Amino acid sequence: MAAPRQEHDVFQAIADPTRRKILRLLVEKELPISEITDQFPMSRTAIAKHLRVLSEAQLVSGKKIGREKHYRLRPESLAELQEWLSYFEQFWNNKLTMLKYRVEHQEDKNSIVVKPTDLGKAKTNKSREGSEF
Amino acid sequence: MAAPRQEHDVFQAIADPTRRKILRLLVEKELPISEITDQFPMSRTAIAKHLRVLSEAQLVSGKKIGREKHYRLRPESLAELQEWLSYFEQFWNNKLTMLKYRVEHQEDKNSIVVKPTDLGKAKTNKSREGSEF
DNA sequence: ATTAAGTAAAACCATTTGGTTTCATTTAAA
DNA sequence: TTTAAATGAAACCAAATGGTTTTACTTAAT
Repeated sequence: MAAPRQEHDVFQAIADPTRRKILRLLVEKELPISEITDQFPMSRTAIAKHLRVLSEAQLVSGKKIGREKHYRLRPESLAELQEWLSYFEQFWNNKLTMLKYRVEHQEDKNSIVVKPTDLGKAKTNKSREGSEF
Repeated sequence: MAAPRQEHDVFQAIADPTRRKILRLLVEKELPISEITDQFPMSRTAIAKHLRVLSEAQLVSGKKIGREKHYRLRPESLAELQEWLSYFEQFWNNKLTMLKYRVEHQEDKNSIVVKPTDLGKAKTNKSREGSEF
């Protein structure tokens, strides 16, 4: 890994399977490095470096809590990926197909039921509230 | 680059900016290696290797036409990426926010206007026609 | 006040990656 | 039928990547 001297982008950051798994772990809750390390067959130092790459890509952020450093998921940066992908969807499936996919997969707890009225509202609401999209 | 002996996944394939640009080029139309190379400041051989990586990730396919080899975009493999991303969206923006984003960005020629009726239909239609999602 | 836990940082290493140059092969064109 | 265009493939190279071990620094706990 060494010192990632140049700025890491999101694409680079998610290219590594270990880092993707780390992101998955952090979805659940904040975790200190040691606990993250427990989930992998490599050294704590290696994980720390992966966390650094993720951090530089703004996919996670860490704060010190006592003598531990807790890392937290920062999924907002995935917007870049989403945006990149959406470009290809234009020429691939049409948006409606994507919408269908989304809606069909809304069986999880955090999902929101999308009603026609909501969509209509969204369609005219140009302001994207919240950070960056 | 060397010989990519182990199977390349999509995440790896799109990690490189040159490869992402190649994909963008191929959105427009099929292109022979030489024409692709014209768009970059590197050798034809380098581009050929990038195409090999993309090919192994099933993001492009090539067919010989005369003495040229034409490459074509295979966006279906991006589904894997989309699926991975959608997992995080559950905990990030809710689906509605994503829908809003989509709909707000439908000012291109190929887009489909999503009407509330369409969404309603999609929501109950479980069959995902066409290749793979 | 010591000791142990948790991390940070540096030095090191093998493999992969992204590029090059060179040479061979296939196919279109003069 | 030569010749030139387009590609394929191999050998090579520097830098990046993913890992390790070692040493040092903070902070909690005894």
